[in-house]
Amino acid sequence: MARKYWLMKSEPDVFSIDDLERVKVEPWDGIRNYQARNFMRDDMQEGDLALFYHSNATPPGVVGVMRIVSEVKPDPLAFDPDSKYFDPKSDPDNPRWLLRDVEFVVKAPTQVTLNDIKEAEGLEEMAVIRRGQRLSIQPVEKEHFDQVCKMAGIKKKDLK
DNA sequence: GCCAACGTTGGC
DNA sequence: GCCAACGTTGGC
Repeated sequence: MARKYWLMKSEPDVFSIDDLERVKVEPWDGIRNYQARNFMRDDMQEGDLALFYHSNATPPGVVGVMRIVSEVKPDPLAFDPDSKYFDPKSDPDNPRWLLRDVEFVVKAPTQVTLNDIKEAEGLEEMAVIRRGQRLSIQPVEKEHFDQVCKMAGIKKKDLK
């Protein structure tokens, strides 16, 4: 049973909902923002559900749901000099950057665009539409999660 | 490609 | 610890 709800952004050119559907489970790497990392480390739990959000897309919006399926663990890209996410200051004995594995749950029959969220009654407080909000991992209220799923045509049984 | 809004870095 | 310069995010 999921206890918390999240919204996690990815650029579809880099990693899309279709990519996740294909690989089923993916390490959510490349998080290089302390606030997002802290959410992953401190507040996320295995079994939590997350809205998969396409950023830098046309149009941007929620395209599916995934599940957190691992403990928090070091992000190996931080130690790979060839990666754009390499961080020479990250100590292997005390890794600065972390990730969790996510698992595909369901693709939204209907995408809920950023504009849909802005116009929806009841979603005014969602962080993703707050001005200047750039966090790639953000908590979502259960009520908001449920409403977005409903708008996306995702049924409760799809979230099993 | 532009640019507003943030976050980070580093000199002092 | 301040803050200017720089880098990044992400909508448009």
